[in-house]
Amino acid sequence: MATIGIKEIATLAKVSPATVSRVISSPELVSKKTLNKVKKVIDEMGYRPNRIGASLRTRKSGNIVAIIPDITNPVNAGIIRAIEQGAQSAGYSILLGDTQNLEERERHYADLVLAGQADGVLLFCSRIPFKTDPNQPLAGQLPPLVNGNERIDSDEIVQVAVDNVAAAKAAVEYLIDQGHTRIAVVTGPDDVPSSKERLEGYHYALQGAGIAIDNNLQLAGDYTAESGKSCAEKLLLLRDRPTAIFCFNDEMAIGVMKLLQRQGFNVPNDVSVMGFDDIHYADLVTPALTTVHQPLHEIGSTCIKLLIQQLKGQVVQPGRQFLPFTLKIRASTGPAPR
Amino acid sequence: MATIGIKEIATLAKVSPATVSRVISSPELVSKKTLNKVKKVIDEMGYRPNRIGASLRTRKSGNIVAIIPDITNPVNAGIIRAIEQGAQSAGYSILLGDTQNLEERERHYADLVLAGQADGVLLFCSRIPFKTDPNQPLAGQLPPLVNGNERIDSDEIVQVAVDNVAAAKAAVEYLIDQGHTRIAVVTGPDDVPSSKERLEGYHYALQGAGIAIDNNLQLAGDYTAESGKSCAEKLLLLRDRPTAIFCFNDEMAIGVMKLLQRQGFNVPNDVSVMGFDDIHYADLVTPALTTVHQPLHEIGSTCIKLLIQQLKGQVVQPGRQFLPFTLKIRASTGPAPR
DNA sequence: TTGTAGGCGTTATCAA
DNA sequence: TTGATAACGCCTACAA
Repeated sequence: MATIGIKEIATLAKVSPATVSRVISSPELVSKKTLNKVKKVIDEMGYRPNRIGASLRTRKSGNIVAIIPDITNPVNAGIIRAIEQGAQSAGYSILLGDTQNLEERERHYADLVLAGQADGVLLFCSRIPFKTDPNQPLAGQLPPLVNGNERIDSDEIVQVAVDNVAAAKAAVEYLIDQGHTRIAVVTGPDDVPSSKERLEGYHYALQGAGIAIDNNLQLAGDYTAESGKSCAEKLLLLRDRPTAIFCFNDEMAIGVMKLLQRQGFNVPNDVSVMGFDDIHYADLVTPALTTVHQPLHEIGSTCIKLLIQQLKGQVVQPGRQFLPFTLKIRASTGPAPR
Repeated sequence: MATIGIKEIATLAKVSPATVSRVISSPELVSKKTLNKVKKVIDEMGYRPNRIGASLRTRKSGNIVAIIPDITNPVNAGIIRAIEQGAQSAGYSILLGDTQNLEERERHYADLVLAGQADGVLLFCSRIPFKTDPNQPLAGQLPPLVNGNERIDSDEIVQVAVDNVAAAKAAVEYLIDQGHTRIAVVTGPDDVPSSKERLEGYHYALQGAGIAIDNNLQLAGDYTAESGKSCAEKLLLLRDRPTAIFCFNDEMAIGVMKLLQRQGFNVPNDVSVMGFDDIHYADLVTPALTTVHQPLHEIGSTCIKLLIQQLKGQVVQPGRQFLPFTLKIRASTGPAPR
């Protein structure tokens, strides 16, 4: 197909290329009459403006790169779906940067911005994948960027998430209300900021109730169901078993339940299990999982909204923005056995 | 930041812009000495070539658009992850086109190719989102394109999937082997080609075993757990209940199990339940779901491989390419009750 | 092996 | 309201 461009359209419509360009990008500057004339030719020829040409000139790609540890995680998938919607309706496209949690790949995708292939970054991990000078303020060294769902230790960055401390605290307080005092946690990996925050919340709740912290009841998993199972095994080996287990994601909670059931324990009569995230399958598992609901759609749409505001040149207040969590009480928790 | 380009580097390295360009894109054409000299300057300046400029010139964006009905579906997420890996290691980026099954959005994302923003399309739905002249052969009217996991009725298109007919047939034959004769199916929506194929497989298996087809045992769901539940309800209302239920995806199978259990039925002692897909949670549900395993990673990597071959100008044989499925026998199926 | 020069398709500036 | 013209950043004949 002989490439057809703005010039050909201009010739056919007997106007200048500039006018055709205006018809495409700022039709309000063109008279009704020429507008229609040009539009007709565009239609007849099935002409599509070449975005690359425009990008080169405007220095705007119209793309946003989303850097995500794992698209296979339902939490991330839910967020991404919302992002994609927000982006599309603002005329942006999403470049998918699934990084498998590898720093190298995070940088690779961040580089797309430096190469002009993307105008901004949505970040869902806890590292900043750009070279920065620590002596300078961060602002000015970074492209438009929003961090979602995971904490970065800087108040110069726009961040959107649930208040993990408060959420975990609320979850544990609920268990305490149910009469539990031996409450175990299965955390995420030690170096994950959001996991640290949830652990804090757990501690606050225990302290608030005057329950001593028992390090034997704190186990680190890696957010997989398998790790949930092995942590549950360790907990069952304890002389004084917990009556409730709070897992820092649903996946591990499901693993914990699986193992408990396999060993003949009844959830929740013998042991209560609580998750975090409220993924779709939390409600489909048996017993249905009590968990902390994260507003995935809202997280995603807020992230993309704040990024687009930046891309439009609006000033966005940096710092963390908390979205409301809710406790989803289902069937996997109950009163402590006596 | 004053935009730094190939010219600035050239000046600093005391070579011509052409040489800098060669250093970037075809270093084998440059002498070792100048190569190092230029590379050093590039490094020192932290220069990143602008991809848009190159794209305009080469008419290649380096992007591939993946058109997917729903990224939230674990099947799609698994495929996409493999695609992303294959794309990245070949130097391509993935533009995410989550369409919510809307034809309008499919076209929107397909348009990215026409706008030069993407070089090829990965399609995971059953519509061709391009205007084509039905009187002409398809080939030549379409950009580089691979269809995955869903059937398009044309042998001019490169397609990658599991053999749905054979897979469904194998699944039902397994149930027949277990002594079941009243085997119900919960299909996908009527207009989904892969669902039709699975239904065919079901019919073949029954015919092969001399079991009459009973239309009361064929219910259409919409691939949600909810629809699985309501189909299960209808099946329980039947005078002659099925002893096995084959669902065309795991999600519905999980819904079916949930409802059966709620009504006091034991799975698999009273009713066997079989799924399709083998999503991650199939193994985490209770009882663990027997299902047809789809090789998601292989589907994704094959799709991207075939597309990249096309993009490199290699000729790819059109037509369907089948990837091997396997039966994953777990705990939700058993012998027919007597 | 390197340099010169033109152009990819669009938009922005300026003048008409 | 429209048109002429010069970029945007890079690549690639072609010439040296």
